[in-house]
Amino acid sequence: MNEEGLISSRYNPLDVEGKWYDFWEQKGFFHQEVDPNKEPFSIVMPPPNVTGQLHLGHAMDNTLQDILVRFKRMQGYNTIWIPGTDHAGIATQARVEENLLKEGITKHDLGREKFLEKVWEWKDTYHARIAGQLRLLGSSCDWQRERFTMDEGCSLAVRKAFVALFDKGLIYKGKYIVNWCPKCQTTISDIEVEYSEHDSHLWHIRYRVEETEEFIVIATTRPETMLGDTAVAVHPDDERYKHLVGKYLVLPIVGRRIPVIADDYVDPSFGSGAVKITPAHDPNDFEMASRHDLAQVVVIDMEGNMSESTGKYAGMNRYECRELLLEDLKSTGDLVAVEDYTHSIGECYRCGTVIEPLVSSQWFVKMAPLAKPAMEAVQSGATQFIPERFTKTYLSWLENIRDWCISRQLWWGHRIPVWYCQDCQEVICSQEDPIQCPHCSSKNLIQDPDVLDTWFSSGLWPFETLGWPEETEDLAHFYPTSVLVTGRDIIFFWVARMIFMALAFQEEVPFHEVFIHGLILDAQGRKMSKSLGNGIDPLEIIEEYGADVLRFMLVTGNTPGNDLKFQKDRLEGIRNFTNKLWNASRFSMMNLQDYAGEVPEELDFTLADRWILTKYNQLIEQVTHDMAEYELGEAAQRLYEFTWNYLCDWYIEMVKPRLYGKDTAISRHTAQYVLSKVLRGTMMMLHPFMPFITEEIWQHLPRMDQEESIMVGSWPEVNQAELDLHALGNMETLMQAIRIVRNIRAEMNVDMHRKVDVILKVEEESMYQVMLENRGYFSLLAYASGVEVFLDDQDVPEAASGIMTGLRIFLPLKGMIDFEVEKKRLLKERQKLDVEVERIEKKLGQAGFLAKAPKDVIDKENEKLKDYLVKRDAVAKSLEQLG
RNA sequence: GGGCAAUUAGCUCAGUCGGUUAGAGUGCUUGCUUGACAUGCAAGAGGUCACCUGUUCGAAUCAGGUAUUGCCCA
Repeated sequence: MNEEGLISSRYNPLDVEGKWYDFWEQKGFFHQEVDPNKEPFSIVMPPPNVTGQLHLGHAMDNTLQDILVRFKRMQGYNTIWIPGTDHAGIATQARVEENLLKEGITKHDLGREKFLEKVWEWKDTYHARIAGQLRLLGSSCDWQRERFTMDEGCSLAVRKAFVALFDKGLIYKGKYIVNWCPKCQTTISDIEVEYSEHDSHLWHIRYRVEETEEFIVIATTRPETMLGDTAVAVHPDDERYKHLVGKYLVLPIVGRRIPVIADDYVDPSFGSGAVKITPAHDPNDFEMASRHDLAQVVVIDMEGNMSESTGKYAGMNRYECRELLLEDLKSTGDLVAVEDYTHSIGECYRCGTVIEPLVSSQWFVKMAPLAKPAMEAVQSGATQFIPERFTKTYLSWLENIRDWCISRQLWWGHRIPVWYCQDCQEVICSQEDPIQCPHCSSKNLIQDPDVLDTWFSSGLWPFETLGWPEETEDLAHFYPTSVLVTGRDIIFFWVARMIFMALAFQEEVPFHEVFIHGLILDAQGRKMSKSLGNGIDPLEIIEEYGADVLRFMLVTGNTPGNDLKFQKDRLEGIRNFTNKLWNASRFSMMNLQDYAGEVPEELDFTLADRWILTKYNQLIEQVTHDMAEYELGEAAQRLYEFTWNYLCDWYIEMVKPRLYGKDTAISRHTAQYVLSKVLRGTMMMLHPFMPFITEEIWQHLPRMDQEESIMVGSWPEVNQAELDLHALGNMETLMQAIRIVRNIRAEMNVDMHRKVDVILKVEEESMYQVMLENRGYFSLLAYASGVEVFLDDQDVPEAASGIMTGLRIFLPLKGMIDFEVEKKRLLKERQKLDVEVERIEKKLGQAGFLAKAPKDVIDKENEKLKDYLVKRDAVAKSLEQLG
């Protein structure tokens, strides 16, 4: 106790957390070089977006990773955890644009180059903030290996990957219908479109059959697109329309002739059974049009406004046009019905704007050849999902995957490495910037203005961070990475893409395991989001409770793959736990001042010593097992229980007289040895969960090794010699006996100031010895004045009594309690035993049970029955005594 | 429409191989300033494991179905 830190009876995390992080970082404990003699353990951090700061979801993701990394590092693995950030093209650009707009500046005012400078500034600011947050959280990542998805190495990797896929014919440019966000002014991929239900209408519009007075009625949710209709389709077997297939219709308002076509795709039961076909503005219609060789008529432009070709509607936005057009159709009598209708509408995941499907020339990755090996890798178990059920999510997505649109009309991102020769129209895809056209030698080359989907570079993350495309030592040693830890919402966006990208460029999968966790929900179970304003800043929590508490909260009550509700009151409980740890250590320090951590020459283990050592070794085994199984919440729970309910509530209490010198010197030394050993080992196991407080405590405990820090110490291992199941059983009996005394006192309202005698009546010699040797604990822990132990079953008159297997406990309380109350208490006890006896007798009376249940189960039931019967008799006897 | 999950104490959640007296935290009740800790100690109350039907000697646990809620995909 030579440091002021342990004086306060309240633990203050803010006093210690920053200090230890700096210490670890300065000592270089986060960094490891390749060590060929050690088994590698590597994790790449899912790079947070430099869009903004970290939220609780990041805190959870990184806490789980840090727990695994600290655990493996202590187990002696060659451990690296590579941190990094993601440039997050569309999101970051949007934020910077928003920000500039506050000053009335658009990106076009600045121009591409100047605008990008602004984005880099933004990136620097937020990167610093994120890195700071990760440090506050305690993340033991290797900052020397930190990467950014747009740094030099990653840019090289992206070019290499793009060119390689291009050369293999897996990247192509084509004019297809894509998802266009009129607000973000870029394409987005299929998975970036979010669908949600909206109340709208189904408008029924009639199209006249050419040169007749017959009409076909079509139903649509998007009447404005009729301006771009180039056909109406019906099902080939639909009797209502068979005679019209091949005939022409006249498009109302527009007057254009369009054919009636037959296609299996049409659902005859929907609406009227006839659908309008707008190839330029609907993905399904686009497909159908290509089957039927229909023209595409573009009527909506990239701003979401009606295009020039739409006459009086030109320049209106989509919705204004809809209103006016419906008015017009009403006046011509062509709008024949309006029906309420709920349908799902695709919106931009970024800004929520309704996506406009439109035809555009874009770059695509051909998915089928890439998806196949990616599926096989998971089917064969080369990469495993934890929990396993996410395998299905992953596979079904890849099974139905369409080609991936990777070009984005943004400025912030990896520029597509393709140049167009302005003289001969040659397309040049090259890793190096070309100087002249390889075809015509022209120097008049223009690079494609677009950038790549952010996920294209993120897909390379597990190997580009290890040095690819260079053949580095890191790559050879640490790849494939051990495990990827990420949220379930990102399996498609990222996990799947990393797997197929890896298989395209490496011999092996990017990671052996994918540990999927859920999302953090607010107290009402809603997703945390900016729009709801229900997000919680992890920094606020850290300031109030400390990072250890936040981390522990995020991992307890958390089972793999399941969402976690954020309940603030749970933080209090965990804060109390850290305080408990703190005070247990404080107590220990006060009594270990003359102990330096050595193994005493002479040891004299008590029952309590043997018991806690057994419990401790069992804990090592269980926690180590849980960690390997990714049952981190379970591991944390066990550590909590052990520390509080066994170490503090029982062992420390029992060991006090010995530490206070009320026993022999050897006994005292033994107690010091056991206490410091167990406490130190428990801190080590808690360290991955609560790195700061465990380091603080560990640094104060007697030294048992030469390590400078708990984080580079060795994970405890089971010592078989310390396992004593006999002591375990005896101690449990003793504890139970003490509980019974406490219980009787409490129920009888005998408070601690009124000392009472305890008389133990024991059945067997061995138990007699145990109770005799440990009777002092009844005084210490149950306020007994005198304790007597007898090897007989004689009743003690005028006493309250308790019963357990092989032992009856009497408290002579004459004059102190009302025996009618005691009678009631015993009657209740007997009733309970009656129920148990009946239950087991019924079970044992069933022929089938005796015939088919395993012997040990039957034996167990018989044991129980015997035990209950003995107890019941004893209670009856006590009742008899009381009259 | 298809898929996945959840449903266990007032609340938040564990329960991994079918045999537990079904657990924890928190809240609640009662009593305690005990030479580490009132952010504490001790004791207690609190459950038809959503529902139905099976399988089984035995089901919170396995199978089928229903209901409710949430998520994902189309």
